[in-house]
Amino acid sequence: MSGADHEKIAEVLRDEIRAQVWKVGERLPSEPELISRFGASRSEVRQAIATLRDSGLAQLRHGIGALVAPPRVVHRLEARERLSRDRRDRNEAAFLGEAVAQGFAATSSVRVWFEPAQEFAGTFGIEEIDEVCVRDRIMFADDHPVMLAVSRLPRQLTAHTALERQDTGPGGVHARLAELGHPVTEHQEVVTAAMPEEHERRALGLSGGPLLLVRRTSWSGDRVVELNDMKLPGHSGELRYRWGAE
Amino acid sequence: MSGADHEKIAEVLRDEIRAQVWKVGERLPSEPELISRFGASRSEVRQAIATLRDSGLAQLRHGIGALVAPPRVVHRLEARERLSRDRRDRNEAAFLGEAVAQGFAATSSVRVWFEPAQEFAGTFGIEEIDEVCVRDRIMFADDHPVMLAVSRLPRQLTAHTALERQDTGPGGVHARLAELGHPVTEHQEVVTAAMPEEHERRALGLSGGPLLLVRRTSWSGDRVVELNDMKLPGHSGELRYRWGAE
DNA sequence: GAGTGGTCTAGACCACTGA
DNA sequence: CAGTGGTCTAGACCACTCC
Repeated sequence: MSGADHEKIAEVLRDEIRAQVWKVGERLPSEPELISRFGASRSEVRQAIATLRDSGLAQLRHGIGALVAPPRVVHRLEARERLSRDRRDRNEAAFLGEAVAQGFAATSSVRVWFEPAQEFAGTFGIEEIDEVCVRDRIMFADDHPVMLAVSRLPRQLTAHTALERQDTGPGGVHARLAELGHPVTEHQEVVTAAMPEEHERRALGLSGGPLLLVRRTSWSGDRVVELNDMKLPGHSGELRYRWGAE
Repeated sequence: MSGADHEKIAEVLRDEIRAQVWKVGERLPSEPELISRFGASRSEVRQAIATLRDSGLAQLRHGIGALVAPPRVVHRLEARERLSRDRRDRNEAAFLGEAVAQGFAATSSVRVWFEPAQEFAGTFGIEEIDEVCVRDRIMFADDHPVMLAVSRLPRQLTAHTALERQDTGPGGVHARLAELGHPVTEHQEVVTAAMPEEHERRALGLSGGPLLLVRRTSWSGDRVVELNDMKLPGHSGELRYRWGAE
């Protein structure tokens, strides 16, 4: 069987949060309060709260308390929408348009560097020592980091172009690729989930819970022109794919 | 800052697992051994191991030990592939074909029941008290449970048809729907990640780590004919979507 | 400073596994 | 049975936040 005490405590608190005993953003009872209420030890109470945190119901703030987490603010990413030429032309790259459409103030910060292709060489059909252009981005919605994205392109394509600048200009990476004669013709996204590592937790300001990992491969004809590894919080992120039945 | 002791311990062990100090399936050192090796308390050692478990590197077996987890056995689910008419006709429903294609012995068990539509009424365009047919499935690959799927269809469509039997026959649910004059014309999948609840952990034989949650909505014309909620382990499952750029 | 959560320790007892 | 992990307790000290 299972049914440890900390799970029962978590269950009670979960029900109370759902019943709105405390409003969003309000503090749950402190650890000492919960200890005396449930007659449990501190570790049990803490584990119960950790469960709530991992399931996205609570946020922990050191020195303040455990707060009722806001409901899933969904940073939807709709596959076709977010990459359509249409949106791209009139607006912005990938994610940003989606966030803006939902009323967030979307910003991003970018670091760009170059490194040997190494394990990505095969994918791009280049040598391991050939360089790739790495674009490491953090996306913010209303100042909250909501996505990490590391994009790699073969430097053969990017050398001396806007693709190696921080700001790739209107329409982003894909618009520039198209201008350079490498329009993206096909995308694939592979989605998995994982627990964040320490640096990811920090970068995304997560207190707990899983990550959604997306690896997008973009082809121009037979050639892979971009590999984009995206990470977003499983609790607030949502990926949406739509297609016609064949 | 962060950098708690248990994280350093986890890091060391993670590196050693990756360096194959122990082979897949072998036991990590026991808790007492790790305690003396790292000079840490039991809780620190246990938390380090829990981290490894959550990141999919170790499996815990009560009374036995912590085993090095097998590498990601990917139960790929390719969106278009797995729902194409082609595969459906010559073979099997959804997931099964995919598992078989990878050399797993795929089986599934099904429970079927009926209940008021309730919160699903709006989606199906029926009344809350109208019944839906619920098909609750567990998919196995080589006897390991790898996916939970709860599918709902308005009973108006399923009454007195094979859709209410455990075995819906060749081609599965979608083939029957097509025969009944409701061919699925469009799919949407919404993907999120979450930590498993107790019953999900048990049903999937998980010791830890996140879940991938997929809600698939299938339309026949303007009408939603099926809602399918799927849950699969984030460590072994992988969703794959591919589409042409527009 | 008082109150909060974050980390850590030492020790207890229970439940499961395998010889 | 001995050895393993699972749960729980009581208490310590630290780090952060707010007044």
